[in-house]
Amino acid sequence: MKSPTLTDVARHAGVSYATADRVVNNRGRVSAKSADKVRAAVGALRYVRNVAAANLSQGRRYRYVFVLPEGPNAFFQNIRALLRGYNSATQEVEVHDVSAFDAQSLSQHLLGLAGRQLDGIAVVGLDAAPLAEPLNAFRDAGTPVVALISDLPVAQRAAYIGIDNVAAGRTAARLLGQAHGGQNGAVHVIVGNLAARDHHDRLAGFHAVLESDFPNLTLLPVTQSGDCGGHVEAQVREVMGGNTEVSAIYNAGAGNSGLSRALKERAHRPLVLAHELTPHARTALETGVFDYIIDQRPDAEIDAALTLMRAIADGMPTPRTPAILPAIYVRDNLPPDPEKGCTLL
Amino acid sequence: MKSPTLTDVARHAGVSYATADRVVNNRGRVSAKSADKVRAAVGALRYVRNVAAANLSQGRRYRYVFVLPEGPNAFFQNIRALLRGYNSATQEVEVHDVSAFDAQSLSQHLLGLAGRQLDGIAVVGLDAAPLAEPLNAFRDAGTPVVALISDLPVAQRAAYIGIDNVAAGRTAARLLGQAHGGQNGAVHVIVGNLAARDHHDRLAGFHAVLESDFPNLTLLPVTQSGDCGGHVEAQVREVMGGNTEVSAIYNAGAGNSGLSRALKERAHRPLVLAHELTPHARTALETGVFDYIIDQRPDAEIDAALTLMRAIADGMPTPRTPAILPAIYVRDNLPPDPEKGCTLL
DNA sequence: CATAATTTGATAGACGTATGTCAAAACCTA
DNA sequence: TAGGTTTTGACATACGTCTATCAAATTATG
Repeated sequence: MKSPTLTDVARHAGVSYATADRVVNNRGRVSAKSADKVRAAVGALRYVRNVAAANLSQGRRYRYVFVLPEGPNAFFQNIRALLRGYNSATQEVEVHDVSAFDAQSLSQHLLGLAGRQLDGIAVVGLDAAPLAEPLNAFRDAGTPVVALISDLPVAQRAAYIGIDNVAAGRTAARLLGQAHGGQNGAVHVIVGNLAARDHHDRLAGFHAVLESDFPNLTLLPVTQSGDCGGHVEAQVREVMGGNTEVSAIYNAGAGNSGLSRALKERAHRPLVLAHELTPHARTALETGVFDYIIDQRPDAEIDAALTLMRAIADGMPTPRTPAILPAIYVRDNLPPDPEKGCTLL
Repeated sequence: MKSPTLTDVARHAGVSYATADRVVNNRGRVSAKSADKVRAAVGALRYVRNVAAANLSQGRRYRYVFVLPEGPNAFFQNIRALLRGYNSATQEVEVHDVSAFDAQSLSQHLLGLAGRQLDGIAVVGLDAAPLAEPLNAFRDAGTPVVALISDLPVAQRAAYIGIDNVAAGRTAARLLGQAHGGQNGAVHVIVGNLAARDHHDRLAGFHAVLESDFPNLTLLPVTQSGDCGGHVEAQVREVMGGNTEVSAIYNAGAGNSGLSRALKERAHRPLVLAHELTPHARTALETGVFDYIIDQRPDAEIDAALTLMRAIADGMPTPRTPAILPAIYVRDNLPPDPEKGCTLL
């Protein structure tokens, strides 16, 4: 009925509370024989320590750091805003900025964190050599590092919290492909930076499905926008001004404001699928400029990251993280805009 | 820095701990003047009681009851399985069965729960008169009742945890409509029971979008399957045997196994959209028999329901529940099947 | 003013864990 | 077996809350 306490374990093992405590909190100075007895009792009684009581006795406060790329990017600004809401009496979430796509700068920053007593670090991953040193140091020190949104080399992180970008790209192709209803078409794909793993994966998935299941569609030359709205706008205008009629656009990166600007005044619009439910993208979907949005639900990602780091900090078995599934929005299933306040009252 | 304790509050109010305790746990026997001083101090120091410490001192165990429709329905079987995982040392989740769509039986059962000391009840809603009495009794007794998956009258429940079914129906129409690529077509819609609020809402949303945005599509007469696979199969076979060519099928209810049987051997298949990622539906999507699935993510719903009931039981401000968003699956973004075990190791 | 009723304060024990101290016991080694 | 070392047990304190008890102080009543 009631869950066993460490006192129960000690009694069952035939040792004192102090000894049982020395074993479970492995502070040494215990004979192998006693240690075995205690461990056996832990197993027999299925003892799990009461984390709440432990934290109470220690006045513990969890400390997490999120390292995010700086800049005006609406997606990350949103994440910053969400993270502010996670500070409480028992938990502190710091947000640090580093320059985007800059492994040197990220590595530097992580090294600066080395001395701090942290319960977890969330990092937007980069696949680059200079990160190995600080990440391995954290691993050895027992500080969990989770890769957020974009992955890190598997050996250097505790987990990846983010969507499957190949699947996202495949889904994008499926949706746009289906929407052609078997008719011919030509698709313009825009990525931010082909060196970024997530963009690269999306393109790969998109391409694979187009090739295998939609022979009626042509892939126009892929353009790189650097995630900048201005570049997106220029590229879209140029491609659409060309000879081939563009039947669909897939923006696998950021810069949706530019995409929206380039299309707004056109009478006959191509099908458009973009990523992330930023304010611009929402408006575009509502007004029919965009047709689909794939959103990676940063709220769910933050939740998952904190839950995971907390579990590791508590020494609990890491919970089965349900896969982070991106939401697919059309104009009909947009959630109420939190910016506009609650419309129900 | 450190969060204030009730002792701090008492000191700040110039009363003893005992008096402060009498106020915050309102057990009476306190003069109005003292009560005011304490409440002022609570506000000034922004005191929030330490729930973990309180529960520790009381050896508290949370008790929740989920009342679900009985029967072989794969969707609810899945929910049952998920709920089993939520029992722990500090929390007990009971699952009770009542006969489906039967307000009498549900009402009876709820009355039987009246005496129990519960921290929350989750009920799959029904819109019927006999529920008013037990639900109002729970409300008055302070036991939160949340409507799960299908809503209850607003005044009788603490919250609704489930998807927006009108939006789901609209989304279904948008996806199927887009996939016609402007060509003409005829859509067969199947519901389980038009008296069920969720099915009714889905149909309404579907119909609205078809009418306003897809004049090229005809809505064939809607059939009611009673959520039974056999009926679904028969109805689909009959409609497809008729004169008009069916270009798309929307199954707004259960019984996907029948739908899949009816279509499996056909060479030229219509577009198909169904609800809920059950094993049958998953297989159908993987093999190309279905094209889209809208899934209401029972895992997320259970999480939200428990989190909410817990917050109410703790007397905390009810957290901003992020809207429960259904997932849209195509064959490319199916999450790994948990039945098949982890394929990564 | 005396008596009764109400309100207040002081205090103690409990929940399960972490941490520390100190003496007693058990174990070595020479 | 004496001396030293390691291991063990017993106990205390702290965390913040709840609950309970009892005496003291305040207020109300006749």
